[in-house]
Amino acid sequence: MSTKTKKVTINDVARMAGVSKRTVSRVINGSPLVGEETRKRIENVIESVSFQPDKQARGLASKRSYLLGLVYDNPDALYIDQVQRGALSICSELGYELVVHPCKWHEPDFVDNCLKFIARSNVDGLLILPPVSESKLLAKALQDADHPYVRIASADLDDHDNIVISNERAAMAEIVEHLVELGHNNIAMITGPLHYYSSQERLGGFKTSAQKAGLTLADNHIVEGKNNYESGLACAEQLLSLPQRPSAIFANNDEMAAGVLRVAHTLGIKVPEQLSVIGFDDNLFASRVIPSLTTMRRPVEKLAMLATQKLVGHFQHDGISTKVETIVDPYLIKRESTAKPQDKGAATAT
Amino acid sequence: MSTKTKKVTINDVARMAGVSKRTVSRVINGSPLVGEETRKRIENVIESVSFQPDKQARGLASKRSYLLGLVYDNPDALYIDQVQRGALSICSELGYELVVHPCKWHEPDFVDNCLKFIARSNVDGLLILPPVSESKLLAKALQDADHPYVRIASADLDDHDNIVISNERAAMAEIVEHLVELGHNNIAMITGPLHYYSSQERLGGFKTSAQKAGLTLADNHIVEGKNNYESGLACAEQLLSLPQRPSAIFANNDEMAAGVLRVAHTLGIKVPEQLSVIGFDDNLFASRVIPSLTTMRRPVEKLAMLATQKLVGHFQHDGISTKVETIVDPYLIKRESTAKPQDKGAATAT
DNA sequence: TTGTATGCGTTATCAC
DNA sequence: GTGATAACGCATACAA
Repeated sequence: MSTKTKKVTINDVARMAGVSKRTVSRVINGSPLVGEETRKRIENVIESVSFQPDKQARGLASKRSYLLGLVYDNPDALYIDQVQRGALSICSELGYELVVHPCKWHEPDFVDNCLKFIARSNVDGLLILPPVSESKLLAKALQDADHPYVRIASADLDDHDNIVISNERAAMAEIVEHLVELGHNNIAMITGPLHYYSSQERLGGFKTSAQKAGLTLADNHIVEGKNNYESGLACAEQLLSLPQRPSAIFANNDEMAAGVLRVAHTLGIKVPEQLSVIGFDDNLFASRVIPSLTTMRRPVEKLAMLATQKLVGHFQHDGISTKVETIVDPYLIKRESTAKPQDKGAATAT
Repeated sequence: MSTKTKKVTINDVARMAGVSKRTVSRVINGSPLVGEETRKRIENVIESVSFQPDKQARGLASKRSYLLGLVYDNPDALYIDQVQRGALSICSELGYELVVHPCKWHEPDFVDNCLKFIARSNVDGLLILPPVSESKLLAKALQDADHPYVRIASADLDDHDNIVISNERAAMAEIVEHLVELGHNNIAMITGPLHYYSSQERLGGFKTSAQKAGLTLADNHIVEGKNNYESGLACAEQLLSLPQRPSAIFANNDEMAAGVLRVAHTLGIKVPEQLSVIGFDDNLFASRVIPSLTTMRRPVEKLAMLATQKLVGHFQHDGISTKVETIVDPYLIKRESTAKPQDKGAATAT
């Protein structure tokens, strides 16, 4: 049996409160031009019949949909849930909904695809996750079309109204510090693809921090990976077959760090006794592998919340704190894969 | 510089085609009551100005939002991306968008929370993922309110119009078969929480298949876990300290299987030589752990696609194939963690 | 401080 | 087959 009750509209509320719907509208939208007593009366009615203004109608009349779009393309998107929850915690507070748009940002019609998404969904603005957030083309297209957006990224590559940044240089400093504290002075790095700003940022941070710590970085201790498991394997093989084998390897993400663990296992190199490994992301499996992985975690949910606030601030100028943070720091999760370096002589039996 | 062009409306199209907007509307909605020639003309205009009917206006007039809601609560939601892509591949074909609603289905106001979500977002229907899909309360509430929904689940617990099922009994048969083929006859199982239908389904399937294969299942070889890593550890410790230690363990999900691997490692039990381990889900880390995990994978994307088709079929009776599959089979991914059982005597050195 | 009138872009009713 | 015209629920110039 259906208990669906006919929707109560602004007219009903107006009638019940004995005012015109214009006044009800004012109350809904928080206009100050309403008598205190009138407002109270109307608010009571709204409360008692649990009236909710219709998003469709509202949007049609005001040119706003109260929908936010989430653009992403991380295939191993473990984050996606955290992002969605973070964004929605702000959204629901402000009366917005989140419409998702997974995409393939390497395909030629990618920008067009996003533009079409905006056109057909009428989203008021876009939240853009890495790595898509690094796309200049998309940003440019959105600016040209005056479409509000905020990107979540690892480098400072936009006006601070349009971006929230994870400070990955600071992250690298923390990583180097951790390794140096443990006594490592022979550190290698598997970078991500260097056409990514995020990869450059981390490499830059790594170099700077290493230098500050008085470490010398051999050129062949820095190799470029592809941010996937397979390339982690390849790079690890390369690094671990070096005559002067590093005592610690930082991999640009956990996927590649898992590759390092695998190769070390195959070669009989013990982690962390003979080799320390650090990843980045704190993926689901980081705490599950053996040994569990020391890694950097970004405050993903917070990033999403900040980005959402910032985005809504673009087109709604009430109830929103004007200034929201732009830069947040990742933090190190210390686990089993890092330790003091030991003599890396013959691999001793189990 | 903004290149935002004024939106072209149905009126523009009507004017350009020299007809009334009612006729254009007919064409848009595929009404048969339009002259062949008129239709062609209108379609051409629509094409040439790339007109897209406005969702808001459409919704306001027709009581439909062209939005679908996605309700889920999987904290380790690796699936969520696959689900969203699967659902959207159908959605975009049909002109729908996907609005996400992560929730906490164990909180008391959960059902109410979902109902409110529907009310404020105006979604036309709900896609419900496991484990939320097992909630009787939600299903009942939706039926009572006449809200279309489709759940994705592991057991046949609803009218086939409202559900898409992953056949997990068949999955268990495949698992048992695999182990038997390898020569195991001493198999243990770590179930999920037995108040889940999915857990019961798998346990039932396991027992049935084992019996068919002529295996005897010791009572103490079946322990109930909580589907998380920690309980995987606990259950594994219990099973592996048994005098008659099993030669193979099936864990209800990969998280718990990872726990088994960890305990085996700690106890010096070699996997797969002395112990075979099978998980369920093919989580991101299943292929990354050492040894990589043999596990069952559900065709998640396909499930999502079927569910979406089914859902849209509830309120749109054209352009949709009426009958879509209801049951799909998971399949076994064989990796390193399963092998022939060997003598489990003294642990031999590496 | 409050109300009137009009419009947003579609669908739906009914007449032609 | 086709076309005026009235909803749909809300916001907003403009009045009062």
